[in-house]
Amino acid sequence: MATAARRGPYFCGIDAAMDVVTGKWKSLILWELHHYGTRRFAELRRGLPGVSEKMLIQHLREMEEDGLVHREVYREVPPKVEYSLTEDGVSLNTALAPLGRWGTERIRRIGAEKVSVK
Amino acid sequence: MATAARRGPYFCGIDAAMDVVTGKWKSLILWELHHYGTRRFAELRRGLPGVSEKMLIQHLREMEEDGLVHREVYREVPPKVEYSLTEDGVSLNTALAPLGRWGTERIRRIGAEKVSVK
DNA sequence: TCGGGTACTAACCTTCTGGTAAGTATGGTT
DNA sequence: AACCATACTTACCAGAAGGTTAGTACCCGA
Repeated sequence: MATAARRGPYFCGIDAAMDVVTGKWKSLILWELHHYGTRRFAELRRGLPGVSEKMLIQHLREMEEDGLVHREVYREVPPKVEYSLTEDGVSLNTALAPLGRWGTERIRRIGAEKVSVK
Repeated sequence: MATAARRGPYFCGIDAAMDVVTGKWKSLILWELHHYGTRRFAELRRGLPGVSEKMLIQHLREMEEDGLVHREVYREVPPKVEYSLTEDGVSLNTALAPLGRWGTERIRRIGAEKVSVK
């Protein structure tokens, strides 16, 4: 496995939560899936400018293992796979909301730019 | 610098918030300082079983740069330095609370152990 | 038949993160 | 004189994280 699942032992809840959110694109994937409900692999790739296919799959697989993401395969040609959030994924996203607000405030304060879709 | 300050550009608020919380001990430091109000270097070291002095200082310096932590030096011998949270640090900690609750729930669900003080 | 789109997998390589162990300056204690 | 504590700093190293490039199998439209 590229990233070993840790699954504890943990110091505290934040530690446990960070364990599943850490990864360059995970919070963005969470947000995309929450926003669109259901997304195909290529849609996610296009929605996250800069992800490599390798990282996208790796993160999706880990999030599936962690019970945050549901993966639905349609046995068709060309292949079709749909990703969506599980209940845990949705609640995690909800728990991340205040952090998102804090971050948005911070961006305003320090005057950082937001990334624009290249 | 060991860990370059990123300070954007960011995709979104969560991205910006994660940028300052990412680091093996940062959320724990935040929690310790929030809990005790003010802590000396050696107190923090003892409060976070397993941190190396190098990482502790590195994280504290980054958090100071990021405006989360205040560092008060007393010019005495032996040296005395007190760390505390800034307003931003306190509000970040508050924003992390729901995530902590989610993580605690998750620990219960998956039955992971909590780390015990070795 | 060539290129494009689907969803991946594999090999390789670089960068980043964190750990270990040692050293520094100062003074107090034994 | 040796040793402890304070708060660091420095050098070196291992492993994890992430990027790049290419390849797979299948079908469709030009």
